[in-house]
Amino acid sequence: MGDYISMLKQNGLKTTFQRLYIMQVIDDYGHLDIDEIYSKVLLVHPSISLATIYKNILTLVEKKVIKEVPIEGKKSKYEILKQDHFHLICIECGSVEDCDYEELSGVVSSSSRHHHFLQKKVELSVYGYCKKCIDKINEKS
Amino acid sequence: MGDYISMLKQNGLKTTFQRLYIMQVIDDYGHLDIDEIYSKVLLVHPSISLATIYKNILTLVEKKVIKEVPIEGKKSKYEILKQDHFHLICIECGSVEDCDYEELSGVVSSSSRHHHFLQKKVELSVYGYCKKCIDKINEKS
DNA sequence: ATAATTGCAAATTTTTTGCAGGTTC
DNA sequence: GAACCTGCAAAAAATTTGCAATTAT
Repeated sequence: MGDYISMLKQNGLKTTFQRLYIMQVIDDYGHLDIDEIYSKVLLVHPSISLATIYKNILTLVEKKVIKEVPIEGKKSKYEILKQDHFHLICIECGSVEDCDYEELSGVVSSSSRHHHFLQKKVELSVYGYCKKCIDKINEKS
Repeated sequence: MGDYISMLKQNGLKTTFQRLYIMQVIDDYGHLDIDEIYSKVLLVHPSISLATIYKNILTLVEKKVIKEVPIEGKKSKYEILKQDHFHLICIECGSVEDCDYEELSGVVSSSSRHHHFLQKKVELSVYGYCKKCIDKINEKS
């Protein structure tokens, strides 16, 4: 799938075995939390430290190579940054599935159905700048 | 706004001053994280302990009196459970605004504009049960 | 009177930090 | 060789727990 090495180069990040594998397992599994990433990388690199996972996740999120997916009542998961989509999050097992949103309209519930997913609740968050902050930023310039 | 006392009664929870004020400040401010709740309740009840805040938040979320709003890169905030809506989350100051979603369709971006909110990213999560878990649950019965 | 709740302190868990040694470019 | 990165251990931050005293019903 991803050419991890050039993704890293583009962001001025060095290509280490650890970092590559972190990206690898996130990409392979789609959505993993810190502990899951740690235990999976541990298998191929038994000496990796949890601190290294934390540090890398931080950098990779900053550089927008990966993306945090916050989840109610659980630890955030991380995914490789990809084209816009939404998430089907299982309340039971915590699994996360991706879903395209061509239209975002009625699509949502029919999409859930199409994925054999029993939809209980829809959560929508729009991230951006509120009026107050826009004004404050404009004042400075 | 809310008749906190009957909301608690309905859920078999006792009406303590601490609990009432926790609900009060969440309702007043709309969306607060644990520390914000703590410091605000502290003003009216200087002896309250942080552990009490944690315990109450847990119970109130369980009983669906309040709701967790997880936020990328920050601590979750909590809001009084209310009719479905979505959130305008400021990347700059972290403020959260509510927004109705009559249609959920094209509405989103025009709603943002209407709130003078500079929309950068839309995050949609559907919570429910994945196929695997539905099957597993069905097997049991 | 009973059961739930509080507040404290301690325990646990999660995340961050500093730094010496090693690696990548 | 310079800057970056890792792994360790320690520190800091966040959350949970146990328990005795108190409070709500």
